[in-house]
Amino acid sequence: MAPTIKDIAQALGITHSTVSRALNGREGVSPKLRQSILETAEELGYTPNAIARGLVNRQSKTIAFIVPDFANPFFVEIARAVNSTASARGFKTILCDTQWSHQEELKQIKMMSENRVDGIIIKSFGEDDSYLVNLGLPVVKLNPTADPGLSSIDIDNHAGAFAATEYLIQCGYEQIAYIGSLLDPQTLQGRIDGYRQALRAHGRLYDPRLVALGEYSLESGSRCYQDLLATGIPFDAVVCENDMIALGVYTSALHDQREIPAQFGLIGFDDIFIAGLPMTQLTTIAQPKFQIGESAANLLIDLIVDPVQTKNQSIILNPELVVRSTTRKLVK
Amino acid sequence: MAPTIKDIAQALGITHSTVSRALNGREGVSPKLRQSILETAEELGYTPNAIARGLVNRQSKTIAFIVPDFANPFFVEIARAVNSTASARGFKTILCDTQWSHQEELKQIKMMSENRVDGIIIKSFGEDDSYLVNLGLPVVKLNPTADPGLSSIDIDNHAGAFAATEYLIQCGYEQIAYIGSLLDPQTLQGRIDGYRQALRAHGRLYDPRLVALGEYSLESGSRCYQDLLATGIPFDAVVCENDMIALGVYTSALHDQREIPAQFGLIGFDDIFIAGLPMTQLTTIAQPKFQIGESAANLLIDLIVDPVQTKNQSIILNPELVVRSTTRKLVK
DNA sequence: ATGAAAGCGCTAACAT
DNA sequence: ATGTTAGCGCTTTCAT
Repeated sequence: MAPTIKDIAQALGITHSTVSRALNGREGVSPKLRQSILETAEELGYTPNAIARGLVNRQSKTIAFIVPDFANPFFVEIARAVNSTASARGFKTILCDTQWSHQEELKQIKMMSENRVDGIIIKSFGEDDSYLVNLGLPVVKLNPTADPGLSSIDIDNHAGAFAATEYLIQCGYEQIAYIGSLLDPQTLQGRIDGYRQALRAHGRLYDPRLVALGEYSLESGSRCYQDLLATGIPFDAVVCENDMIALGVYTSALHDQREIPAQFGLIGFDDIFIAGLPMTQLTTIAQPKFQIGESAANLLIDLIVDPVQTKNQSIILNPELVVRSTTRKLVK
Repeated sequence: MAPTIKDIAQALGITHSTVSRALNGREGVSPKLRQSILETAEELGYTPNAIARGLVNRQSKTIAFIVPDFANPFFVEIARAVNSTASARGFKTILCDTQWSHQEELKQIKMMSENRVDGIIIKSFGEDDSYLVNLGLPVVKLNPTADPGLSSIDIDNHAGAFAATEYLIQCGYEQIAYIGSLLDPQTLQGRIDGYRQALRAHGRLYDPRLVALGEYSLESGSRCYQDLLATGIPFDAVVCENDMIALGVYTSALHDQREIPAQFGLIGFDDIFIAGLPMTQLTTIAQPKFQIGESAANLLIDLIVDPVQTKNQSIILNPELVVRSTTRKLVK
């Protein structure tokens, strides 16, 4: 049985409240006593019980970071930023992976709620965020939200996709397809709008048959690419909704011996570290991942520690085009 | 203020102990009362407080998975297996990243201990595991351990490195270097032993100057490769202690325009998903990642739920050579 | 079948 | 400066 403050108190013939004071560095304990309390705590191998502490303090000093998929390095990189930012402010972070399942998301949220985390950062996809608001704790959503009871941090998806599409056009590609995902309708909408408007802005036609949607994975990227080929409509470039999809397309294109970037142009989204490897050299729209994680954690913790002063807010960050060799420069 | 069982009791004019019984599905509550208790709980939006529950039950139904670096997909893949296995058995998993810092590891362990997790799965590197044993809770170490108070799961590092080296020899490479890491001495030792013995078994000389050690990262892989080049001793192949290192070496070799696999052979360790991408095609020694995570979680949870029956044990799994195009087949 | 009471380990008034 | 007491939300005897 792990020793408690009562054990320490007993060993010294004093009360546990004095021990508590000493251990928490509160005043009202003689230096001498404090010293010996600390010593016996050490001797006994005392470890404070955060559970009990949390029960009385009504806070767990813990936040949850819930994402759909840690297999995507994108979320891992954000998680690191969240983790270190939270840690620096004395908060623990619990990482949860919902595997793109809404069911699982609800389960995880319930669990976190039961464990009385002090707040939640979540990549969630629904339009209706009421179930998040009803949690009664601060939530930062890494997607746009219309709900004033929530904060959100996201990038300008429209601008990102616009830049991607425009760049492909400037490179000289003729028919540009879009491969994305149905899993995150909000993100899809922003990006496909950007894609469409860039086409229009450059006098291109938008052909809905050149849009294929699946999941956010290599496999799905490959599959969508095959599907597009199967339509028979020619295309020589593709904007992908994230880098995992782009890597899948890349894989299939290599397999088909379509030369990249000469015959085929490719651009991804996120700038996961794999995109930057020399074997990959994937052009992509980089998200400020560290900044996203850091801002999310800081905002959430502000919301937790000072709920009165801190207001919910929606932050929009800017993505950035990173050119690598999967696209070719315009030869005019 | 979140409603408690007392609120439910009050609303119904009964005691909270009856509410507790009803909510936990214990017998001794009339079906009718139970029904209305469940209903009011629903109405009030009651969420059980896992903190309070944990305090009286003395278990948190939570395990911690502590690894050095989630930037390495290897650990992410194991984490997923741990997570799903634990989840299926009703346990939550807390993921912790120590960033290869022993300091940070101690901090995380302390935190987990204070939060009264029921057990820990950890990738730890020390020879002396007494500080893990002294935690007084079940620990599964993903490294060998001499301590009978701990369980461990690892692969046969010697065999893996032997197979890697032997394969390079069979491919016809002449001078085989080793690039590894000082961060995990136990793993290093097993693997470098396997490397040496394979060399010896094939009548090759072991040259310590062909061994470079750094960290487990792309950057370090590149650096070590440069260091080896700087020695002036020729080498035409390298066994890498993990895939991240191998990718770093790969990067540098490409940059130097050394042709892979014709002029230069490369083999990694772990088989992270990047190794299998067609742009990469890294030959590697695959670890049974899912099995590692699953076994670790199952063993740990057995240890937790049935400490009497379950004994600590050391499990050694077998790695497997996966041949891809970064090595060339022997032309005899 | 239900209630009363104790206690998990801790903090925080309120005494003294 | 130190002790006493109550209580956080819950489970669990032990009564009734």
